[in-house]
This record gives sequence, C-alpha cells and structure tokens, in this order.
Amino acid sequence: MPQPASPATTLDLDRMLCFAIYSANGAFNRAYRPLLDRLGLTYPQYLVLMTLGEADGLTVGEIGARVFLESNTLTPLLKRLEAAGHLVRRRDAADERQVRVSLTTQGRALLQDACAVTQSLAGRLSISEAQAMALRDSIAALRDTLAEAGSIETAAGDRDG
Amino acid sequence: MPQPASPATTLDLDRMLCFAIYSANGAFNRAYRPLLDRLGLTYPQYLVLMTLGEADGLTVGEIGARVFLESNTLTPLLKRLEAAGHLVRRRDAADERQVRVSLTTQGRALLQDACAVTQSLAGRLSISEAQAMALRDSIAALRDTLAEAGSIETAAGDRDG
DNA sequence: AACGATTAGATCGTGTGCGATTTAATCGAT
DNA sequence: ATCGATTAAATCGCACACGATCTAATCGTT
Repeated sequence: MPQPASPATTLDLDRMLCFAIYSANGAFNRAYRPLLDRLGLTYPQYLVLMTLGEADGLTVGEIGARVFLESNTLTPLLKRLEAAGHLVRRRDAADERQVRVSLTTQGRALLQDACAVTQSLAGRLSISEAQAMALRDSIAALRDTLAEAGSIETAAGDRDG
Repeated sequence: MPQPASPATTLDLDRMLCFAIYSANGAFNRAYRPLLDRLGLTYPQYLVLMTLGEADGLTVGEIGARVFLESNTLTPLLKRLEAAGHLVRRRDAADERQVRVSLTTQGRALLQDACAVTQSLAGRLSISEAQAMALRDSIAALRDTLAEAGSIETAAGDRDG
C-alpha cells in the first residue's frame, strides 16, 4: 500500500482510496479469471453479455453508456464475441450509422453458465448483504462524482483552449 | 449498470459490487489521466514512483508485493521509467537474480510534482475524511478476502491436477 | 437538391495486466 | 564440488482501455 513519504493528511486519502479501488479491481479480476477462463470469457466480455441479457438489441453506444466504455474498446471486444458465435452485429436499417448487437441462442446459454459459475464467488466475500449494498452504493456515488468532475475538467479545458 | 435478467438476489450483489469497483476504477483513471498526462506518467507508473518514494531501492518483487503486480507487468513499466530518466535499475551485487530500483533526483522531483498535481483531485470527491477512510478500509478488506479466496482456489486446483 | 456540421463506429498506437514460458542465479542435499 | 530444485526477472502472446483520427451516414440550413 504505497503512500507518499510525508505524513498522512487529508490529501493522501484520495490517493489511498484510489489505490484501494485499483487493487480491489485487480483482486476481483484475478478471482473471476479462472472461473470465466473455462468459458472462454474475459470479465469485460461477461459484463457485455450481462448487459445484453438485460436488454438485447442495444447499439454499441448504448452498451458503452451502461459499462462506461467507448467504441474503441467495444468494437474489437464485440467482434471477438461475434467470432465466437455468442452474438450478432447488424447495421440498423433505419440509421445505418448504428450497429445493433443481439445475443445468439448460444450466447444466451453461455450467459446462464457464466452467472451460475460466478455465483460461487459470492459466498467467499464474507460480508453481509446490507454491507455489500452500502459499499456498492458508496462506490457508485464516488464514481459518479468523479465522472462529473471529469466533465467539468474537460469543459474548463475547452474554454482555456 | 448491468445485472442479470433474473430478479435481484444476494447472488447478484457480488456482481454489482464487482461492477461498481470496475467502473469506479475506470472513473479514477479517467480523472487522473489528464493530470498525469502533463507529466508524461500513467497511473501505474505514478503508483510505482510513490512506492519508491516511500522506500527506495526496492527489488522488482518488493515493488510488486506493494502494488499487487508481477514482473511481467513491472519490467516493461520500469524500463519506460528508466528510459525517461526517472529511476535506475541495478542488479543486486549480493544476489544477481534481483534487480534493485532507485529513484533518480529527476524522478524524485517528478514525484513531488505529481503529488502536488493530483492533490487537486482530493477536493472534488465531496466525501468526508471519515467516510473516505471507512470506504478505503472496507474496500481493502474486500480485496484481501478475494486475494485469500484466490489462493485457496489455486491450492485446491493444485491438489486436483 | 446540396453542402457543412454532427453523430456512430471503426481504426491505430501506446500502455497496462496476466498466464505461460524462458533464462540466469542461488540453494540444498549428497 | 556437483547437480537438481527453487527463485527472480525477463519475455511472449493476447485482451483490454483510451486518446486521436478516420469514414460513413444523417441532419440542418439554405
């Protein structure tokens, strides 16, 4: 747990919070990986399949809005999932700029498998449901604050030139 | 915020917690990036510099233990920082397997700049110091639980095959 | 109808992350 | 002293993640 050489102050907290999230994200990835590996999926791929399981036929942009990614990341990822037969990408007839993504039967079956497999992780977290919900909400609030701050930063930068 | 098609249960919580952390990590990265970009640093590079600022002359493995990364990720990252003149890598005379990493004067100065620059982020989190500490500790505990579960998984796998 | 502006995806280059393997140095038992 | 086992980094291949740029389709104004 790195921290600057100077004694801990309020200023260190965002850094330590950022590091906690950074390292917890890595830990989650390492925990999920062996489970998803058997299904030939990565965590972001699993995330996209879950998103489509919730609402099929989304455009690339709509998927991106839900998982906080853009086409530069999603396009290759979706192509891999399409090549594996888990989904289909189709240009929207009404607006040919958009690409609509739909799960195949195979993809839907895989998603069920993935949900079942990753459930085995839930029991190991050793925190209560209430704690988990509170933690999830705190982290989501932090994320949204950061996203908003980022937009402000961008807007300020645009004004500066 | 993706979630499976089935109604929310306890089983969904780890997934939503994982997604919260995944997306908050992305948000932190996006918030830090423009600040660190001016200094020519990435967030993991900044983490490594901070680690060395706290304890200089660490081996690659010791750095890895602190930031939860291994040589396959650290070696290229350290080479970039060395090429930029921020640190020096030297084989340990007593044990030539190990590589000791030390900040240069330039690297130490850059770290100070980076700390100063990223402080500007602290004010935008809009959570109290107590909340930030509690959140950090909860997330770190979750990370450590996951890391432990991963070790168990590995040990079980080793026994099986 | 035509043309500049906007929008949605795709593409490219760089930098992580990590599983698997390789190389080199050290350790340990004989 | 030597040889097999262990250890520390390095290397390789693949998959994100993102800034910047490109292409193609749509929209808005004339």
